[in-house]
Amino acid sequence: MPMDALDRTTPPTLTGLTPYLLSRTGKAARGALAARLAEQGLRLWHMAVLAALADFGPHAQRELAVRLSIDPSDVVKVVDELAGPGYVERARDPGDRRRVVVTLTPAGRTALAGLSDQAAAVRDAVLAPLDPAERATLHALLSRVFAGLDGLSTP
Amino acid sequence: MPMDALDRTTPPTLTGLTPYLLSRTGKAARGALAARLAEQGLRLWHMAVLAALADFGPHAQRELAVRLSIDPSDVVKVVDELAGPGYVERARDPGDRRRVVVTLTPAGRTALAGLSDQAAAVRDAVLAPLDPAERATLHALLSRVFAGLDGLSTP
DNA sequence: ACCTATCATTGGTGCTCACCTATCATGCGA
DNA sequence: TCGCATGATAGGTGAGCACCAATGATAGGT
Repeated sequence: MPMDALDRTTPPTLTGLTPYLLSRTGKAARGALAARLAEQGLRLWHMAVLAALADFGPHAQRELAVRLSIDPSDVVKVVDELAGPGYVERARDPGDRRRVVVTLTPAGRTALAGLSDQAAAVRDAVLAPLDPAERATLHALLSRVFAGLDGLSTP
Repeated sequence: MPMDALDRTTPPTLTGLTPYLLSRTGKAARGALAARLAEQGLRLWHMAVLAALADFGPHAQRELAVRLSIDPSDVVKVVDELAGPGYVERARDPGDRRRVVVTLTPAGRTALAGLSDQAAAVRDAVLAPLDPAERATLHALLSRVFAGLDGLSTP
């Protein structure tokens, strides 16, 4: 019975590259979070829409599309799925009847709180090797990197 | 002519979550790197295989599969595409003729160096907001997070 | 010598994403 | 009032990815 102890070490040439580490840790974080949301029948975009509504109030669907950099036709589908469980409500804008204004319901707000808890749990799992101060440092650095992402190919 | 100045601010509820930042920055880094590699007809797995061969010497294809956590059948395809331009060579293992040993060629080593340069350029672009000391800190923190990723769902 | 496990290989499948087009209703300026 | 732009919606497409099944060759134990 050969113990099959093959070397699983990741090549240092890769781990020495910050983009590689970002990619891998990002993928792990995304996957873990998506798995949790999937348990409640939701995906990442659903959480993003709920968060946008919670933070900035009601949006026309086009506004959601712009804010989240998502295709307008995909906003329709996401809002459809959020309206199903009653997390959001659609209403025609009386001032411009082409627009559909999406509003967060109390149930939606509760759901978002639950999702945030899930995200916190994922954070604790992924950042387990770091102490609180280090986690704060990492978050601050990532925030600045994230803020600079806009002007990557479009300066 | 309406200036169409819609709010593009990302919801703070999201940016306050480290997993979200990790996911976004990771995706950006991955995308930028993939775009560069694509210019040379390669994808991320090609670079990973070249790096594994450079760091640990010749591998049987099964060893590559285990090390990189990739399906054996996908290793075949990646090695096919690397053998095309002559970046790697295949040879039957004389000691076990089922095995195919993959070896890095000088051309492959040169190619890997070029890819590493591309990765460095991506790093500089993505981490532009950070000074050298901060980049080092980020890299060190990510390294530790990455090292802890194995035991996420399998403790 | 036989039976089973391992390895490489081929070919295919399902999923998720991001994106694109066409259609219809509405608003607004010429 | 006509013509064009905008918003929402329905539906489709293609790339990338991870994964799976079947096949043929070879090893190795009993």
